[in-house]
Amino acid sequence: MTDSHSDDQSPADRFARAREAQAVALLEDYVEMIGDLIEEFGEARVADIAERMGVAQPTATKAIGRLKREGLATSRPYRGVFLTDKGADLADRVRGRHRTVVEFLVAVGVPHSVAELDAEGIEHHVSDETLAVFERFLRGRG
Amino acid sequence: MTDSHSDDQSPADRFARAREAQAVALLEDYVEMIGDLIEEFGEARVADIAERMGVAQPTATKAIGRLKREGLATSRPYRGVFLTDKGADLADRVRGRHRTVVEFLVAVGVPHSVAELDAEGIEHHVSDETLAVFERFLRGRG
DNA sequence: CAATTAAAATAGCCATGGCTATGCATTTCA
DNA sequence: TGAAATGCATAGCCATGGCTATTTTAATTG
Repeated sequence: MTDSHSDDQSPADRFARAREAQAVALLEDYVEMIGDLIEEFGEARVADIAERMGVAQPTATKAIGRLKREGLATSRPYRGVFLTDKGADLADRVRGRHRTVVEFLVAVGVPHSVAELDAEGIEHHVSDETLAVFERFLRGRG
Repeated sequence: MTDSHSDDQSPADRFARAREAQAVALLEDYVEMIGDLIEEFGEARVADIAERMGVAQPTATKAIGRLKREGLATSRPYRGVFLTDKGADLADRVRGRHRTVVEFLVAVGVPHSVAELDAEGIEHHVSDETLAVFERFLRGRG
């Protein structure tokens, strides 16, 4: 057999994959942020989510609607937004990935504030395989 | 003065930046691809662009319309799509960045085919500053 | 407990980026 | 050179992800 990583993809396949990653990126960001807010304040209100995401309140409401459709969150008006088990799992994974990407960038010499900025976009396109490489790199230098 | 990289950004700012990066990502991909096709075949036809991008032909036509609006490309029906100077410059920068990201990922241990996949999304979110770090890293182990 | 305030939802707009189906124009070639 | 085939454009649909303006509903408080 050939090397398991040598299976080349057409450009079209690669673009399709990047489009797909982009489609889930926003939901991941919301889920992570809701997790953060709950951790910090014990609750995640729509207005706070909107403010942190840098969008208008109805935009956040719409996004939360999508989260609910995807089974990632629930909400009760005037009581905040909550993550389902599935949503909480996703939030954990996203947060871990975010942290790894930032730490990795810092480890190779990117200033921390720049690493935070870049990671916001990068993290959604890093495969599990690449993430594992980043982690190995970080462990390898203690 | 304080360190030039310590100016912290709010989450909202970071997300806004990532959204902006995403907005230009698609145009960058098209411009790069058109440059590739012209280099390979001497011309970039709408149908070929669509096929390589993995989208339907009218989707490519629409995107090319945006490129024209942005002053990045011109086209003559049945004669193909051409890059303006501005478009060619952008294509060069995008191609260079793509190459650097792939090479960097490979250098830290990511299998090449995975690096290609991940780079497709990552490249649009790598700042000039981070790119410079990647290049330094590559030179440092030349 | 009613009035006010604040929070969220709704309505309705826009651009982007997909799609299919269809129409038109150009090239090609019999 | 005219018919067929090809290439591209157009029309029109859908979902997403923004926005503002407005309405509804809940919480707070005089």
